[in-house]
Amino acid sequence: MKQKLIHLLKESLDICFERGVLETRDIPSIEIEATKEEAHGDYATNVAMVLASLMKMNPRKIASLIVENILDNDGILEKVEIAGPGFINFFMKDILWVTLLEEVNDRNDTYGTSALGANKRVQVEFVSANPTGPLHIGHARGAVIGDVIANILKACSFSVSKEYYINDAGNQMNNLGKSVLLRYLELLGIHIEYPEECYQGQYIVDLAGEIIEKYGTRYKDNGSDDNIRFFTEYAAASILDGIKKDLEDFGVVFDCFFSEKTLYQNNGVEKLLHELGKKGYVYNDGATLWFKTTDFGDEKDRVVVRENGEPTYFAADIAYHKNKYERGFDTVIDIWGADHHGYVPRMYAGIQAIGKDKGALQVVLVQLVSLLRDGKPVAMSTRAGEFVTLGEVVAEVGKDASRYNFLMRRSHSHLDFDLELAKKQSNENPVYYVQYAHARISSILRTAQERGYAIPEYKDINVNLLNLPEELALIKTIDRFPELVEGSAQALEPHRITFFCNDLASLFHSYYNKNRVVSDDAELTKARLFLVKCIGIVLRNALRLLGVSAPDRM
RNA sequence: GCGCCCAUAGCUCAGCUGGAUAGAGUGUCGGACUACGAAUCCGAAGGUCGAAGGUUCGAAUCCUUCUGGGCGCGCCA
Repeated sequence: MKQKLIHLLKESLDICFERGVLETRDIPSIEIEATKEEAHGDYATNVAMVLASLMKMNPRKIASLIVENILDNDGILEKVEIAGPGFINFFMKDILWVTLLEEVNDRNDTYGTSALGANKRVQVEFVSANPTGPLHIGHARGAVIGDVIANILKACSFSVSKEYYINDAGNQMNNLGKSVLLRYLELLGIHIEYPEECYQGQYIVDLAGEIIEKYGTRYKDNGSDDNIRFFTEYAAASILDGIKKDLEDFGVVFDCFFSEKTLYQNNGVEKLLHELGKKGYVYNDGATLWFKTTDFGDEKDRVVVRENGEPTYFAADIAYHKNKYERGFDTVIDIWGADHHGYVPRMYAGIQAIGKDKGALQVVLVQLVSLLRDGKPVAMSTRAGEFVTLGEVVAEVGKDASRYNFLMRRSHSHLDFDLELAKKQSNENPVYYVQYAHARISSILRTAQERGYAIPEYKDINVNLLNLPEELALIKTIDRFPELVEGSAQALEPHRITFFCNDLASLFHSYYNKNRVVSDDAELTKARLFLVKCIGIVLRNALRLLGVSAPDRM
């Protein structure tokens, strides 16, 4: 619809230039937007005002010149008005909107998808928590946002891979192994001091118990490095399995789990340091190797090799990103907790140093979550190992409600997650509002069939019967959906889909309460059934993007 | 001290990359089920968009300063 208007507008501008009534050759990028107010028509453009400042002419004068030269050969316009300081308002013929439903129905599950991404290869990396303990509520938000961003990009024809980076190298892994070993010895009745810096959670004790069950007491007398390595590997593998399971129950499935260890095994870090050296981006200070991230706008340089000769996490992370690009991704999207925001400039420095454009990396920062129960904060301490895990939240609240709750805010605004509120199956919980709309539509279609109506196709209906203002409002909202998905993909903002779901559900509920779909008037019933069916399609497609189910009954 | 994020109705938040008279939900008050699902709907009330300047035809949106809150500022990850 919008494209048709842009075409008309361009034609008119061309004619104006040719006739010499407008002088400027620099045609500003034509922007047409859907209006908020009905009185302003369906679409409006500001080109006249933009041209006015360029050419120093009266904007309303320009607007009228443009309007005079519009050639509406297909007759899609009801009327065109000039309003306010120089807006051109377009009123489309109502019937045009209704005919758009044919496409919705035909495309069904694929309505809302587009070719925007042109199969460009994108990787979305998210969660990436250390396998040193179960995921908690803080990870959950990043998990859903990453998952839904991936869904949205896929819908826009990006070729998307979802990846989890396993930080399984470094001393926190040693610490994990040591923790489990100590608990193991403790369970075997050996008196030990359990240090503060070891992992405190009950899950460490459980793991130790598991090892006793499977392997008995054979590690009792030997505190060698090999021993610790065994405990580390056992614990990490087991914890990672738990993480995968919790994510799966949450509806989050990854295409790839990438191990930091393999970077070292394949000399990725070494090669990277060599490359940085060759390009002159590093310098020595004693045994320490510094990377000149300030060359790329960072506030200070960063260490990549420690005094003890070991590379830093940052060095590995650059090597990891280099590896991503070597695997052929055009764009890499990292989803991080907002507490890592200070890390952003140095990561951009990293990818630029390996020759990538800044645009090849996009970092989405997700603000932290406060967990509440009945409005009161739930005490959590990672250090003491006391926290509500993702698995517990999903078990208590359910997948759909918890996902939806995480998607109701812009990712960079704080989020309160109230367990009791999220659990409530009432109007206080927006997820059910939307799902109820879908269930209600299914119910209407069932009722219609019981009364002998077939589910109509576009050819079965008289489009002129869908002429109520609320019907047109519904249809216009449905029509907006594909652009909404595209905008959401470009801005990496999944919450827009959530708000759309609420809007559409609201329009539908209102329509339903005011008007009867299934009646004795066969023609009218068919037309309305068709509309309702289309609403169902769009709700379903939108919810699918969010990874939330669209139930036929509740 | 420096950097990033946030500040919009009593509360929780949107505001589509600068558009016209700033919108939802929730809460409060008042209404709607003998018809397709009341987990729904309709109506009322509710605002100096944190403050002050600036940019322009036009600012909640962009720039500067200030106030208040969150998070960072490791040779941790």
